[in-house]
Amino acid sequence: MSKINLGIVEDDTLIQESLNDFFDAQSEIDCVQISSSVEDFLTSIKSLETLPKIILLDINLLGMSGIDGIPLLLNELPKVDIIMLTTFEDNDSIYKALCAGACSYLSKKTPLKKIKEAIEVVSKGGSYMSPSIARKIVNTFAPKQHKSNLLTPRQKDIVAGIVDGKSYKMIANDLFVSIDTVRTHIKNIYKTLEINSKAELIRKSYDNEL
Amino acid sequence: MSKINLGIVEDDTLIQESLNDFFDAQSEIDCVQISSSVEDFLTSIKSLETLPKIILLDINLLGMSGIDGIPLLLNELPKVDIIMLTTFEDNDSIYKALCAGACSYLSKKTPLKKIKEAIEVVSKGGSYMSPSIARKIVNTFAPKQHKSNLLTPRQKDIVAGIVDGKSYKMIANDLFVSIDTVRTHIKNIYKTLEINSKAELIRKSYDNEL
DNA sequence: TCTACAATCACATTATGATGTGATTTTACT
DNA sequence: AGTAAAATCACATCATAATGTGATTGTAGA
Repeated sequence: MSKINLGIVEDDTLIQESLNDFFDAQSEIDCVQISSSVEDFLTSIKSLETLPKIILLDINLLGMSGIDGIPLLLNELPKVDIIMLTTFEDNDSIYKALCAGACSYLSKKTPLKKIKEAIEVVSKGGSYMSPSIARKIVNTFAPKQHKSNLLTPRQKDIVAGIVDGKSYKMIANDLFVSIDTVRTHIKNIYKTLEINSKAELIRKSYDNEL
Repeated sequence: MSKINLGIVEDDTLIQESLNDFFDAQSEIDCVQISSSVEDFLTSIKSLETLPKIILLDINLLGMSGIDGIPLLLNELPKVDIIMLTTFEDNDSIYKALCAGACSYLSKKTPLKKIKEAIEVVSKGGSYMSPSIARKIVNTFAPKQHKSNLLTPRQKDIVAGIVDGKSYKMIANDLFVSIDTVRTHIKNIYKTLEINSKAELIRKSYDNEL
């Protein structure tokens, strides 16, 4: 089994050394590049023979933030997997990092052994999250049980048609009612939702706000 | 430290027994109810003294599916944490389960020891995902960098305005061009995307289809 | 240089959407 | 029986959107 080539972007030299010393002692992992900033890292990898397969990335760095650096790193190394290793555990940082393309997110409190485990999991195509972070991620899926009693069943039919891109006429046809009925329903929907355009309705629908 | 009260909903009796035997041998976990269906489980817990704090839930059950059962379980036991334990690893099942309110998702291939670990993690307010499942979840955040060369930069500006719910007039004002220019852009956009209404445009935009 | 294309604007017509007022019917609850 | 809410339809009006035809300018590439 070949070694896992690892890159580290971390501006705290103490943590740099701690990680480096630890991975040096691991036969499975080879740390090919350590930098203090994304800018520096991107420059350095141009002269490397073996490119990193996985990057441990901090957020709070000297130059650009780790989150802003993700697209740049992925651009240079399209196949790299990025593991965030950071003290920031706020929902916003987690969300932004994942949206930018990070595949795992670890708290800096994570023991070295678990970090190694995460690297191995990721190198096998999986993903590892710190438990507290995983919980925050799943909460983004199911926070709003909006349950919407706002709209009546018929109104929901109408909304479905609109979100589908149908015109009032088409909706009227599909539901076997007159176009004036459709209009009335839409008037009532707009009133209930306090909006006044299809665009807002579609947005609300996609944002699960009904 | 008090025991963790566990419920299990699983229709395969072999797995039922295997889980039960295993947890019986664990001092930290107390299995208070095992049922083969959500319906049965909901009935049974009414006569229990100690209610489960965590439920291991299968998807493929005799009556209603585990996913459909999640809201009912949460309704009866609002503070319960639900861990999916299932063979289904398709994105859709995972997504639906999390949206319905499950807090963890384990493959049935997960070793008993890891299942126990997951239960403990969840009981401490965290969440544990099988690595392959965690990867699928993070992929839902940063899916396709569609990069769409379909639309020109200016056309994208126009689309942004439309998706924002602005009228042509407002867009024209914002971009310092005439409303006729906006109209022309939109005509071209519709032609390129082979659509013919704002609604469809907004839908495509929200679905990342441009 | 010729060409393609993005971006700009104009004019014109028809279609669709937004909003108001008012009315009838059915169902469900008090 | 009375009331409320949901669903249905009509008529009217103004605003906005969709679509066609035609034209100019600037820029990037064959």
